[in-house]
Amino acid sequence: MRSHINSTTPLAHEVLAAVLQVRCATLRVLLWRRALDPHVGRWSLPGGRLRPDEDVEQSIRRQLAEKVDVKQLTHVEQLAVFSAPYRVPGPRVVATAFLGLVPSDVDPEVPEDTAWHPVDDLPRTAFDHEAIVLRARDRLRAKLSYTNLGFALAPREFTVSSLRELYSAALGYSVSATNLQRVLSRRGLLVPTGSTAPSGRAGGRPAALYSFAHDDMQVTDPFAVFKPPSPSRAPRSRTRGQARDAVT
Amino acid sequence: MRSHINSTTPLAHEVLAAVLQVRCATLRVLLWRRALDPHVGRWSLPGGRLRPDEDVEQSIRRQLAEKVDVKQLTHVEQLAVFSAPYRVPGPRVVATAFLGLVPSDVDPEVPEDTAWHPVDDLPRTAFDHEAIVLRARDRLRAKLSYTNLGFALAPREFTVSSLRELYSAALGYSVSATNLQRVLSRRGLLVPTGSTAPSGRAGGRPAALYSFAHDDMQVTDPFAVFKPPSPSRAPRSRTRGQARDAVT
DNA sequence: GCAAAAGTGTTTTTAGTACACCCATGA
DNA sequence: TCATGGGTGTACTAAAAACACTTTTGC
Repeated sequence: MRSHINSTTPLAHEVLAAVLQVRCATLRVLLWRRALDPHVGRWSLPGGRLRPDEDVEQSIRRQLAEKVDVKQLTHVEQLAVFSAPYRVPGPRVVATAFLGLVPSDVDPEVPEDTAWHPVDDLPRTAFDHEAIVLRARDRLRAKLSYTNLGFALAPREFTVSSLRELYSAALGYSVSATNLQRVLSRRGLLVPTGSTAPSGRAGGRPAALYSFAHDDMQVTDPFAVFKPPSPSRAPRSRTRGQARDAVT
Repeated sequence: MRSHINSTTPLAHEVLAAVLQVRCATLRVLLWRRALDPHVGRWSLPGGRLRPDEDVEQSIRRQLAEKVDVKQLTHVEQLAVFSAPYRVPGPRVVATAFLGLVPSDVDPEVPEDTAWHPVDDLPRTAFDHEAIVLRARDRLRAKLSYTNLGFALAPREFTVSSLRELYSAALGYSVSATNLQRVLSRRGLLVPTGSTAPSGRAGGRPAALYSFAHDDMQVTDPFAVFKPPSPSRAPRSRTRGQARDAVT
């Protein structure tokens, strides 16, 4: 009997989210400019106190919806607990950090004192929030490779070349449209919608529109190096793709 | 200003660890048999309250060392926060769960009321501890594929066939010694010690002893599907390649 | 010499990369 | 008809799975 005792040192628990979106061909994170004392003027992640009746995921979703009008979150996942005793001034607060993703075509209405900052060029951040942002960025980058997580960054319908821009921005280096299409198609992630986008000002063949086959995260590349004997020729079973979270 | 306020609902924070080890060719987890009331007789994970002066990782290491004499932990990593409001009876307790690994050749002295249970055949567990164990198991299985995490399960020196048994037990299906050796060697993880193990009762060629090249976890298979252009190849062809600089 | 276990060589399969070439459109 | 993207065909390469074969021991 340890896990239910409640006694000595009560402590606060907060939830924080690094909400990422690709805007202006750059992977960005939503940050608040702090107006009050500890670390005034620095930038911090949205979030807040965990309430008694909610778990951490409900909490971060509520707080994002309430305070930031980010209702179009297409993906939310836990990153890690940040618990250094003096990570914030004053009484101790343990934080559960989340990664949140928003498709590139929405422009959520956010309060005055917030802004989208490039994750690779952060302003002065408060507390340990920079570490959280970088963790979120790294997690996203890893998962873009072996899951279908692109769906969470892309509009519902898109062209391969616009998807290429999203992936390039998110990953931080340019990706070939040809191979992107090939890989995602082979994995069965891209569904042609049948329609096409108008060709640009300078002409050019109109691009076909696609959408993602699923809108929840799935591991698409189980990449199991030591995999069970292959059932001769059967297609890869999805069942044993284990999530590679925490690539730390 | 959100992250430093301390007010209304103080709540307790505990740390829990699923400590895994391969014993008797089976992946097992160390569990306590509860002697006291909530969930008496059920099996639960070692751990306990987070103290004011330590972060969660220090805390779980301290508690494992103190209570369970598991000092030979070769790897510890965070799994996730478990925070359902009523996950334990009584006042609310949020838990940070860890994965811990112990090499197969040590037999830590553990208290009377603990035992190593197969992760694939758990007894009746307390609270949400089963979910934590399964999460730990899945994380280990995933990481065995794309990291050098095998080092944490194996003795300092080992033969390939004993390593094969460890991997097979941990993964839950049998792994070929041939290919295991090949893959780990190619990745530069296996270092021959030069010596050999005595051959068994029935004869047979004596097995060479190996050790792992590193004793901290490293990602060995970056598996980046969309990777930056490989440096080994010729620079971009002039004609069609401009697309590449679009995103800088 | 023979069985047993270890280890290597060689082939096949799979997945991704590189790059040339063809296609559809606007001016 | 031609410049401008979009899309496909095909060869190349890397990595791992499968399996045959050789090596080294005890009896």
